[in-house]
Amino acid sequence: MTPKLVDSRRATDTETAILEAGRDLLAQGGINALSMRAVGARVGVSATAIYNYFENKEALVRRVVTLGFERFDAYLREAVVDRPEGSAERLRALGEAYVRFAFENREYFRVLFAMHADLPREIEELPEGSGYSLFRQSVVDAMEAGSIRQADPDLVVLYLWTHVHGLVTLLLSCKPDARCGHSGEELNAPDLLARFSDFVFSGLQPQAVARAETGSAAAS
Amino acid sequence: MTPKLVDSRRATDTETAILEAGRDLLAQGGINALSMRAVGARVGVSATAIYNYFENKEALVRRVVTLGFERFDAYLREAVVDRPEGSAERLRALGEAYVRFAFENREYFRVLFAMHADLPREIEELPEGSGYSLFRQSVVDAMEAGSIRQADPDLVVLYLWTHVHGLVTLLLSCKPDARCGHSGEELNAPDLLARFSDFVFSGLQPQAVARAETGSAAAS
DNA sequence: GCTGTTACATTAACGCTGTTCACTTTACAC
DNA sequence: GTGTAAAGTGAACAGCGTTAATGTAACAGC
Repeated sequence: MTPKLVDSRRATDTETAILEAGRDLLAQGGINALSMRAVGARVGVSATAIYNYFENKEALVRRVVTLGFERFDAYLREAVVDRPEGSAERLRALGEAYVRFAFENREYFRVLFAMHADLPREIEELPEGSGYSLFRQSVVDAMEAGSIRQADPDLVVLYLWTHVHGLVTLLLSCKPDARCGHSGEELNAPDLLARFSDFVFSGLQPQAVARAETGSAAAS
Repeated sequence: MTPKLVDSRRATDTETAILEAGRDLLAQGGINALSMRAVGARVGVSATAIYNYFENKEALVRRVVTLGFERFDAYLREAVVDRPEGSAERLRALGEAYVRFAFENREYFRVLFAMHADLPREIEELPEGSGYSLFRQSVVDAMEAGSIRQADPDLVVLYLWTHVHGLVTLLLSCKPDARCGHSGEELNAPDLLARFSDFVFSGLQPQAVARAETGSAAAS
């Protein structure tokens, strides 16, 4: 009755083992460490056996990356649990979670958001899963609550995403320890993100600050 | 008298040819297209001969990347020629030049600012050459001219850099044609950069806009 | 002129990579 | 039992970065 189940079960197990081996190799040694032979060796199978489950290395990596995005989403979800809905704090927490994921899963992150050089095309679109939608909903809530100004939500999401993504990629390509020399002092990613928050929410316009502090606005 | 000159001249020429071949291969096919054998074939020399000039592939790529940053600097320098010193417009033009360089030299850019996966460490620090200093000076000028608010210049440079870098890397990893689906319409990098400029300079704070428009500031 | 040294190049080879091919083994259905 | 399909194997190919051994030419010093 279940022999076919057993069979496919066994195959599924092998596939799962391949994915897990791929994930681990990727996480610890980057894309070059994930070789078909290395994956096969971990699973206890020949490299060619992998081709029974994945068309090629690219397809395998694509699947592994999908798993990575799920882990990424978990970071984002966890970030908002204690932050009030509609608050700018919640947006900040999402940014911090993004940074934390990137630096706690460095090699993984490199591949997830790698410029597509060695990666398939599909997965590099903005992840449409719960991570992105959570981000988007937080922006919509913040607008409704008046925490941030009214604008096209998608545009703002992309704006914030761009910002934190740029910080992370810049720092990751900067130094392995994620620090950047900055006028004598060393700044790490969370510090920088916090400092940038002021710019992000208040902007660079001189009047904005002057008005906020002195109230000397010229009503036009 | 000059035989040694001729000799070293010949060597220099070979080295130059290697660098140019590396640059071209990198520009058109990315890091994987730049193989020692391919470079050697282009130069008309065996792959191993390259090792007389460069310690290994990494060293070669590092030198090629240095050339790339010079090209990059040229983009930035050209961007400011017509823009008045101290203007926010100048900062915007630098951002646009950054984006233009990235998309006109796509593969090159990928490697220049690649997350260091396959790259040597040194070169990935923020480029200290004329490009960065030009950027920094433009920020300082803009502060003195009152175009943007007063703050730590290095922090603002990094902030702006982060922003435009994030946009480019996100879009480059998004789709090969640098477009991103966005609530129905398709946006390209220059468009997005222009739209984000408002956020960058005015911020997301609702009061900033409200005050600027209504002048209903509460002096505290 | 001869010798030693150095720079520059070569070919062969090693171990690694992704992938294909031909083949075997296993498990199931009829 | 036979047939079929899935699952796994090892050999092999072409490419990769790199090393080793070797050859060649041009120079310096005696």
